[in-house]
Amino acid sequence: MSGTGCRRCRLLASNRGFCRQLQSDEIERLSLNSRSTLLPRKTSLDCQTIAERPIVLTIEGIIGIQHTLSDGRSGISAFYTPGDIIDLRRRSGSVRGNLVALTPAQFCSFDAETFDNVLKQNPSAQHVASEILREQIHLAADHSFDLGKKRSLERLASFIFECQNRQRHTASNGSINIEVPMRHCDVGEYLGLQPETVSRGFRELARLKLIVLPEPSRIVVKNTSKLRRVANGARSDLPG
Amino acid sequence: MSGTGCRRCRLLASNRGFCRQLQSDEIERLSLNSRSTLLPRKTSLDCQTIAERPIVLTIEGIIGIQHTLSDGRSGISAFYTPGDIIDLRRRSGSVRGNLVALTPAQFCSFDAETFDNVLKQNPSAQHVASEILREQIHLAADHSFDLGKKRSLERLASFIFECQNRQRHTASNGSINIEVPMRHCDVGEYLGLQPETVSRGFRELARLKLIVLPEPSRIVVKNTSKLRRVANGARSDLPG
DNA sequence: CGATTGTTTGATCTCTCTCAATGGGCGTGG
DNA sequence: CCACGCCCATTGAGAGAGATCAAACAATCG
Repeated sequence: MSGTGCRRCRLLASNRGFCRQLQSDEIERLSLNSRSTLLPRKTSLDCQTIAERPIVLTIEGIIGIQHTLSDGRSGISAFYTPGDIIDLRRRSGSVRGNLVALTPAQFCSFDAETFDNVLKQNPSAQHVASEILREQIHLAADHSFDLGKKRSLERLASFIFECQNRQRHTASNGSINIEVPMRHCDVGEYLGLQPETVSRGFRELARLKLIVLPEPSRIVVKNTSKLRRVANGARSDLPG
Repeated sequence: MSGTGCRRCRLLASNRGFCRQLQSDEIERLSLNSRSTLLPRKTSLDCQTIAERPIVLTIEGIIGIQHTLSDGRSGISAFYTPGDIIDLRRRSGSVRGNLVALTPAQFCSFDAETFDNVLKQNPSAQHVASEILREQIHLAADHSFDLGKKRSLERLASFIFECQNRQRHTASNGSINIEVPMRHCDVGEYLGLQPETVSRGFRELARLKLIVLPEPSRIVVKNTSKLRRVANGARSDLPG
């Protein structure tokens, strides 16, 4: 389940994002105190790892932050895609919420000191890290608004666009293929909906001919502008 | 409405947070390209300012990010207290959401380049800024969970604790005085509730003897542990 | 191939929204 | 100073969106 270092991250270095900014000696330094972990789906990262190495770099798969109430209700407040940095350090008190793999996920975890030292000496890495974390703030703000003021159909439409923005997706003759990287029940936890409502919502969007659902984990967007109008609060029963 | 520089920030420098990390020459550099603005309640920051100086440092008052749907529904996805840094730069596309003063608010705004340059040369300022922005991510995650899975009473209880954590508050003989820095209608927009529901909820918490409401903008917490249990999802009608 | 987990559909319930109306606080202007 | 208007808080009654409950079915996995 855990490797000895961060060699794997070099895979990512050739792709995009944070690791690309690192010099080989910096990767070496990070590797010394890092750990590469493969987390099976539905398992969460243990507290000890979080305490010792609170900086997580997603390599593969989807990782979510799951919160739980005392009566068992649980929700996913955010999710992370490959290349994302998750900084679990928290000023006051401990982190509320667990890191959970929504799909089988691979990631590197770093201790805060080593990570900060590397950033301090590598401005471009610092810049990319700041950019990634800043983007998370804006995504979280959008998501909070979605949860606060949108109806189920609107939330689902927004979620489809969020998946589009955050993932690889393919387009062909007017249709856009979007990979939904998690189960419907996880979508529900993320959108503050029950899985039944997620199912009914997607089906309703399909009935309106805005999307097609070849399988639960894939969505083909047939009418982007109309779907966007739904996401932005237009009544779907009105023309346009 | 707008001053010529950021001299006012020196007030803050004597207090806490980001400005305290700055050398006087850095303050000078920032001042040259910054602007101090006093925003009356319910007014929002114009797009031009956001485009030119997307980094905002709250000095006084409460600032919120307000989003609006095409049918007029609006919500506040986050709010900021004095000392907070708001970084409105966004990787893809423009910022969704407006900066709105929830109380009369004073702040400084900086252009991105100057701000980044100062941070690049001042690691401790960089560190404080990162810490502030990181905290925003966690606050946003907590808030998303609140909106997604909590009932109105639970949201209000959580909100009271959020106000407690983010503000000055006074305690006396077992009671905690908490200043609610915004109107009930703003609380509603922030919590995804209607103002009527906010009113009913606070009143219900008062009926349960968890809080006392001397006036709309002040809450006295009488039973912290029980209120915390409500915030964490315990049924308020059960004993304990 | 059995067991567990996830998806779907239908029926009912409930919490919150919506609508409507009243009263209070505050600033404005006479 | 008071009158007026505006915004906000509050209360009540009703409606509706989504939760909940239940059951069948599909998918995944050991």
